[in-house]
Amino acid sequence: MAQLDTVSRILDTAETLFAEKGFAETSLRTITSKAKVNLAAVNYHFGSKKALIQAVFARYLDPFSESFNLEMDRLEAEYSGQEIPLEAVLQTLTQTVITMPSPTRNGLSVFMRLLGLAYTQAQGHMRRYLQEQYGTVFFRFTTMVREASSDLPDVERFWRLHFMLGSAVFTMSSLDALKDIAEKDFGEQTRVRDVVQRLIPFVSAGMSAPVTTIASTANAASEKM
Amino acid sequence: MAQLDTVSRILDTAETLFAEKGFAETSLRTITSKAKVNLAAVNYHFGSKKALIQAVFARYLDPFSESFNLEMDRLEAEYSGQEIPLEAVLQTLTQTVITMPSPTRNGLSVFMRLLGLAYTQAQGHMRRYLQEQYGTVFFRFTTMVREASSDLPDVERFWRLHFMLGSAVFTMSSLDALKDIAEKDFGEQTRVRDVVQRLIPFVSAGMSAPVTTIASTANAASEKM
DNA sequence: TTATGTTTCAAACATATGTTTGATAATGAG
DNA sequence: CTCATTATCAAACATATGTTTGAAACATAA
Repeated sequence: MAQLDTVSRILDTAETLFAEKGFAETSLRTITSKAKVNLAAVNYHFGSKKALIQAVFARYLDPFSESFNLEMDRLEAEYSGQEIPLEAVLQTLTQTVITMPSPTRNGLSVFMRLLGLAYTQAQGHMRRYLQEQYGTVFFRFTTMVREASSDLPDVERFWRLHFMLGSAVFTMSSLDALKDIAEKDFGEQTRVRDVVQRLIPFVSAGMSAPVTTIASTANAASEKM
Repeated sequence: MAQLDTVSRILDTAETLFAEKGFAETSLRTITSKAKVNLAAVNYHFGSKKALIQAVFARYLDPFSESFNLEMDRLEAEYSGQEIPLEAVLQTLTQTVITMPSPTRNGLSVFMRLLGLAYTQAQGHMRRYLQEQYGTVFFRFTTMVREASSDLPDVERFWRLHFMLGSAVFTMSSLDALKDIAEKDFGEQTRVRDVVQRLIPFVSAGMSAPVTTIASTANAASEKM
């Protein structure tokens, strides 16, 4: 089936190139020539470049969010009613990430970098797309985090959740570069799962750090913000 | 002096637009029309678009790295020879960030977002530029962090340093959006310094989290990485 | 004032981009 | 086989981009 072949060749190459250079910096001509398909193929099969970008994400995120929902079901069933510890919530997330059979030919790290790009480089349409498509899964996750850290003030948890997110997204989005450095400096190969396993204690400790009240100083008019 | 006026009008608008849309997505025509200068002005005063991007960073980072170096001198003098606690190192960094008189008309958060973009969206030239120009300051900082956490295995500290970096860069790069959400949800205004003060306990706790040894499982050939 | 160097400006240039087109080839059901 | 649908292809299209140009305006010092 030449049609499916073309479609997934485009998806694979686009994924790699987007991750390497970013969305705007990757042209359809680069994608199609590397994928050895005709230039018009992208518009024929996907409609537009924007749609191609979304398709690249959907191919990964659709099965992921399904798996993640199932895993969360399992977790809630396991703790039926009792409070779920934060570490368990995080482990569930990362286990889902790690054990998910990658629908792409490229590895997890390529996709992680893509996710990072989507979050920072997100022009309006991507952010909206991710929100609309996968907002409910994300909401369910944050709800679990809230219940797993009910002692934390809401504002504090809000910010710490994003600190946590930042550690993950940032690290993962530079993962290939960091793995190279780590291997050169410490002579040991690092796998995605290793990094993730290092990440969990870090963010767990961060989430349960003592809350220091913010001094509501009134003399803060000096800089614009 | 019409010349300086043109130059800094370009820098100001470029900074804002880059932060909003990214580098590739912001055209010279958009910049020059918003800044009410002629299109050719950018190439006349800066030479090229790349050079403009670097100038935007230099205007902020040059005074910053100078201040930061001074503050590190001060810190080392204060603890003359004794081990400097990690929190003190971090406080020094954040104090420098916060108290620095902003050379730009735009606030700190705009620049933070820029930094985040530079790190993730970095095409080769930016990464190289930042490394060459400010690599030594960064190295001095990481050295201080190492000495302030000498009990940590090198590999572990390497990754945790990037987790830390990630929290900061990621949060700061989305700061404006996050502040809006926080204000809507919790009805309290947040300043950059508040976020930073919340960040420090988080990353400090993360850095001194217990080290769990990574199980060197050999059956990890299932996914490509 | 005159002459020199600097800055601004509108226009053109060269190129790269996403998209569309119409023809040609491949495919598959009746 | 036949024919209608689907997929591929080279070429063209329309537009947006960074950069260059040469003339005009401006400033400054002799």
